[in-house]
Amino acid sequence: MKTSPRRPLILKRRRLPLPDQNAPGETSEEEPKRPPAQQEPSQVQASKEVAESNPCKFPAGIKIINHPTMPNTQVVAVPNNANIQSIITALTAKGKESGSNGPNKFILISCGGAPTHPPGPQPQAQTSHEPKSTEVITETLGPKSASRDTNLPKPPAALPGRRWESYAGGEAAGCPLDNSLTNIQWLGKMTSDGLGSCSIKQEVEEKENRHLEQSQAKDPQVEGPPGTSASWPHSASERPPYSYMAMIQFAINSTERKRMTLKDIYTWIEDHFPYFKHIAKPGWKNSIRHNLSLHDMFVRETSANGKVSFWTIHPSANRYLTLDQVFKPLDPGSPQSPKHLESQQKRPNPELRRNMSIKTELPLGARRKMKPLLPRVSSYLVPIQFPVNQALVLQPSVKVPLPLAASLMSSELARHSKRVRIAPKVLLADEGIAPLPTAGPVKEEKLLLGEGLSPLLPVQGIKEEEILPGEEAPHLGRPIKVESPPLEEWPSPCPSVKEELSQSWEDSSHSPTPRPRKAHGGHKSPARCVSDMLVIKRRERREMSRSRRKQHLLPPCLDEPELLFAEGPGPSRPATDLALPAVSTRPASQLSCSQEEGGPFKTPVKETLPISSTPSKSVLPMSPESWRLTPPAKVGGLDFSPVRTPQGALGPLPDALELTDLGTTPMKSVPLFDSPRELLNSEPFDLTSDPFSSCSPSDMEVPKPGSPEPQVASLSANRSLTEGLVLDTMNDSLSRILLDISFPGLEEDPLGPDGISWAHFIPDLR
DNA sequence: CTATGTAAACAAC
DNA sequence: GTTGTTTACATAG
Repeated sequence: MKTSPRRPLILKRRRLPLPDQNAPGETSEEEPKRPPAQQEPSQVQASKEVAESNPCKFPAGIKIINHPTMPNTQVVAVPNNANIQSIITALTAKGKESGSNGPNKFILISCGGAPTHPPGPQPQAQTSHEPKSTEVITETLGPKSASRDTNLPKPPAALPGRRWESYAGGEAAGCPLDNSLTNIQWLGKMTSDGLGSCSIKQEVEEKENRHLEQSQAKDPQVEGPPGTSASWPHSASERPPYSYMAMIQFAINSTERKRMTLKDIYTWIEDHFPYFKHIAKPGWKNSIRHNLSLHDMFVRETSANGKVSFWTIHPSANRYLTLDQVFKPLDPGSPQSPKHLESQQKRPNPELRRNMSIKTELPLGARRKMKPLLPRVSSYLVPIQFPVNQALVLQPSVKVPLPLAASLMSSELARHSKRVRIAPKVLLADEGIAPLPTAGPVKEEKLLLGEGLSPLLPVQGIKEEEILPGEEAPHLGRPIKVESPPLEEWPSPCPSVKEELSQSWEDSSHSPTPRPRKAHGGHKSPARCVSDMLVIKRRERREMSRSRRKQHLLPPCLDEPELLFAEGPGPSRPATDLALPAVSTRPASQLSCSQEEGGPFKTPVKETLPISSTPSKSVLPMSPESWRLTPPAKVGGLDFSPVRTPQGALGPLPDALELTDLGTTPMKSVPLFDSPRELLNSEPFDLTSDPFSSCSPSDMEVPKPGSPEPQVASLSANRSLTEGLVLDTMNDSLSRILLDISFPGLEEDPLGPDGISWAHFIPDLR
């Protein structure tokens, strides 16, 4: 290391003076309103006619509507309590009859079957799954609310979204849910992550959680002081079971503004984990710095005067974890607890482990457990827009739909089936835009100071909108380094996306793609950049795979762009294209940003995801694990797997973007099952089961029992993501998909998206 | 191979 | 000296 001959020269780094960054903030503000406008009247062509074609065959309550843009495709609204199997059978028959000319693809969406629905709110909730669900609920609600300090995402805005929360908490209580698809229930049993808000980069989260989980396992007993962050109670001699990355997050999130100077981070850690203060070698600080620089989720902001640097967590990646949130009281009943306990901590000394295990014995009350991770969404996204006014017209969201999603199924399923899954890659639409959705009133100092973007804003915005779909894949280049990067970089055409692509292209062979570094790049002169790049590239070729270097791609867009695209406009391109345009057109309102960089902001983002069979081979941002997290949908009960609704700005969709052309026929790209029957059989068919009742058993594997379920946060203003099924009678395949449903113009609805019921749009359904 | 941790070389302040 | 960035290497899984 040190003197290794191989070591390349370190490029000079220079901090650019911040241009005034106003832009970001501005963009965010603008966007909010756009949604409504998007829709075009023209699309409003109602296509109900078709729908009615054979009502008789189908169970009562089913409505079929032609998909506005997808040929031969119809949207089938199925009551929750309907027998999906029979419906599928009927649809299949119908499709076959129609042949290629007629409707042969059906998008099944669940609409609450209010009428038919059994009286109790969620009667079935109590099924066998109960324990599980209960647990989830507990987790969700519990610690979090209490502990959360300033972190709370935004309450007000969240309200709508919060519904689910309450729901989660008391599903039994039976919230008055309406059965609308937008209703949380329908979405699935999503639970909020502890934070209720945040969730975002699932990858990151997952990683973290896993990590934490492990940690926790080791130290179940860790007690957090009530309220805010807990200090590491155990002997100072014991190293906390948290990774540096986690500790940094705890530290940063412990502040109101969610930002902290390096020194404060050190201090916080020392205060909460005496080990570092007394025992750890001084090198731990180096490690902290290393982590800050290494992980994209950590964003450095510089004060206007440039004298002070604050470290923040990229909003889309921030789960607002705080030390106390990490653990929750163990659930005695939960099966998993034992496992957790067993799990080992990564590095602790063996001795420590022993201690830990011993400690495990502590009274249950004292034990704490990690919060479950949010499940990932595994489906691909199909944009559908419902015009507010009328009848239901399904229309793909034209403008820039969320990035799309890719699909996928739970990893297990995937395993069984050999099919290739599309990796969920998210493009974020606009990463360029900073996530800052509406920052609303900006009161941050920074603004005052004149820094345009404050990362903070984004954060807040996120809080409000926070909900990302299950997984976001932050791939895009990192957007925000507030600090120096000239604005140009982001918004500029092809920001991070390019980078990624480029990486993927270039590095395709390398599994671990080094991700573009934080964007600092502005400072280098072009020439220099180029040369640097060259150097880098060479190195990369050789070693890139290992390198954790963030830096490379930064070079001003100039260079990169061409390279990137040059290589291959082909298949992968599409995704990009889609995304980009969107970005450019729409500032951020919706997709936010986020995703900046890749992945989850962790350096490690790996782009080696499963390759999709789809044409686009873009790299998948998500890690395999993430896939696993996604709970499988329950087909039978129409309980499609829960999908998180993206929240407005943040909403980078989780998975992917791979399907760029959803508009046409996305479904094919990701058939999950060879036959509908297969799908149906794959999971327990429990018609009655309550959607919320938690994940289908089959899921279990992935997420641990306690695994989190996705939650729907509040929907973005007028759009929601939900999951549905696509029945393609041509291939006889049935796949889960993510539906991107937009309701243009709904804003006015007091209820807000969440409150909106499908019935609102589709009276018939009722 | 990945994720982490650790150490260190450098650069910019 | 501090803060940041990036390499290199070690290790556990």
